[in-house]
Amino acid sequence: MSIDDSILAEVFKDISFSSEETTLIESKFEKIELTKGIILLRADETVLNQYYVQKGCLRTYYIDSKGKEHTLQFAINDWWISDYTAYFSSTKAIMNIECIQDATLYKISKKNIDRLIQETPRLETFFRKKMEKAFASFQKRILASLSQSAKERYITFRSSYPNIDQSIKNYHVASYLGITTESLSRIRKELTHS
Amino acid sequence: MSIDDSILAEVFKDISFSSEETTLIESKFEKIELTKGIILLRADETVLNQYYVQKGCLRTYYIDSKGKEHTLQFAINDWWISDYTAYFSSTKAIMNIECIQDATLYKISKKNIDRLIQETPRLETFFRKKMEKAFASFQKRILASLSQSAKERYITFRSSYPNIDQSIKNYHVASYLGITTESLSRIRKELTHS
DNA sequence: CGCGACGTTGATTTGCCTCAACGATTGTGG
DNA sequence: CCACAATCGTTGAGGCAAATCAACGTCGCG
Repeated sequence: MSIDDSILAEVFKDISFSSEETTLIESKFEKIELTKGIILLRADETVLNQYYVQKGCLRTYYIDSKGKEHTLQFAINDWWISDYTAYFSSTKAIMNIECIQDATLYKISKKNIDRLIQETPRLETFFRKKMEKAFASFQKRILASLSQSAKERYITFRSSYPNIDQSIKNYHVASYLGITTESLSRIRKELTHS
Repeated sequence: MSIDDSILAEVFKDISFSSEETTLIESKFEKIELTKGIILLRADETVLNQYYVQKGCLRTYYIDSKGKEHTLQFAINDWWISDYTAYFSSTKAIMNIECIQDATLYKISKKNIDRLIQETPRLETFFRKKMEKAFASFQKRILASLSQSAKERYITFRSSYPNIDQSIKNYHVASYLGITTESLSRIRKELTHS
C-alpha cells in the first residue's frame, strides 16, 4: 500500500468507503516528507497538485513588485495547501509554498482528483464543503483587515492558531498580518506589559 | 412558468438540461424585484437563501463594534449574493445585504439547492466551481490588502469593476477599500490631475 | 568562539484618519 | 418648476498608527 492505513480515515473523516473504494482512492495519493526550508512550489510554475498536511507546517506567500513577501496562509495538521487560484484556473502559480516546520504531506494531482470525483461522487460533496470552509475563513480575514487594527488582528490571529507559535517565526506572523516585524515586536511588548 | 424562459440558460450557462430537468429546476427559483434602499438581509437573521443577480446592484456589508460599515462585496449582473459564511454553517447572519440599484434577483433556498444537487449531480459541479471562483477572488482581495496602498487598491478596484461607477456611491467604494470617504476623495483628485 | 539569523528599541517620516467646514448634487413638496 | 433640504463629495488642519531607517541585543549553531 502506498500510504498509511489510517490516512484515508483522517483526510475524509466524515465519509466511509468500501474496501474497493479505499484501494482506489489510496492509489491516487502520494506521501511526501519535507524538511524545513524546502520550497514546495514557486511562482511561475504550473500548479498540478494539492496537498493534505498531516503534520508539520507550511505557508503560502506572495512576493510583490517590490520584493516584499506576504503570507496568505499557514497550513498545519488537517489543512490542505496549494496555490488554489492557479490550481483552479490552470494558470501559473503566483504564490510560493515553503515548508517552515518538518512536514508529512499527502499529494494528489488535479487529474486524479477529477477522476476520483467522477468515480465516487460523494467526494465532490467533500471537496465542495472544503472549499466552502476555506471561503468562509478568507471572508473572516477580509473583514478583519477592514475593521481591525494591527493589534486586534494579532490577538485574533493568536486565538485562531493557538498552538502555532512554536513553528512560526515572528516575521512570518508579521507578513501574515500585513505589518512590519518592528511593529509586531512593539505590539507584543505592549501585550505582555498589560 | 414561475420564472422567465431565459433565466436558466443565464444562470447555468455551461450546462444543458432536458425539459423535465428544466421544469424541476425552475420550480425551485423565485423571481424577486427590489428597489434601491431595500435591505434584503440583516445581521442576526437566519440565512436560508442565496440569490442570483440578474440586473441591478447589491452589496454585503458588515457593521463593526464601533458601528462602522465595511463592504465585503458588490454583486452585479451574473453574480450570486448571500451571507455565505452563515449560509454554509447554518448560523445567524453577521452581514447585511442592501440593494443599491433597482435589481432583479432569483432566490433559491438552501433546502432546494440541496435537493437540486441530489437530483441533478451535474449541478454540484457547478456550485463547486462557483465557490472556487469566489474563493479565488477573495484571495486576490487579501493579497491586495496586504501588498497595496489605498491608491493602488482603488486603481485595481476600478479595473475589476469597470462599469460599476454609475451604480455605486463613493462612500460605498471607500468602505470596500477600507478607507474613509475623505481619503478616497483625495485619491480621486490626485488621479484626475495626472 | 564567532557568525548569521532573528528580535528589539529609538528617532523620524508618512499615509491615512479625524474633525470641521464648506461646495455640489439630488430629491422633494409647495 | 423653483426653493429648499438632505445627501454626498471636497478641502484644510492637525493627529495618530504604523512604516522606515538605523543600531544594537540575543539566540542557535557550525
